Amino acid sequence: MQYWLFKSEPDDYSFDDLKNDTNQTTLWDGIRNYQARNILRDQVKMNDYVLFYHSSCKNVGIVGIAQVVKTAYPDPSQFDTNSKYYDEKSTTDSPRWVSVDIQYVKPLNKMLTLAEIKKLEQFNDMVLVNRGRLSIQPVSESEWTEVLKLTKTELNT
DNA sequence: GCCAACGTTGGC
DNA sequence: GCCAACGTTGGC
Repeated sequence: MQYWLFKSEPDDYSFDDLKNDTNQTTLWDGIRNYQARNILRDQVKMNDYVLFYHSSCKNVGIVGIAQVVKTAYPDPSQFDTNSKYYDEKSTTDSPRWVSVDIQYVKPLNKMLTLAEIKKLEQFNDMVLVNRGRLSIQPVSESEWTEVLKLTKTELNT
């Protein structure tokens, strides 16, 4: 099993928006960073778990869990001239950007804020702490387990 | 709104 | 291929 952290600005698309979306599922579009794109395209697999992170807001941190329900396919917004993610250099023959689909699983029993994560030693190696700006990032198994433990969240698998 | 840390662009 | 200039992310 693999684990990821996806960032979203809640004003734009929040974890609650995912909960209320059709089939509690959304396509994750608008990724326009090559490193994040490569992770989405090459590494993110079916049924991988995703920590849903709220960025650029009053309360930044991890709020919930989602799961990958469709692996990488061309991000439709790159061909949409009305989208802010439109990319004129991308073609249908060789699309530059990809999306995946994720589905709502459940919220954490309590939010785990970035401030708390930074304080805890077990997250010292987390990409979120060391690297910061990367909207799709890997989460290790031990980090994943710690997040669930600290927030008293259980997954009935 | 500030600004640090990146990432991207484009001239040479 | 280097690197300066510029743009973006994202915490605070």
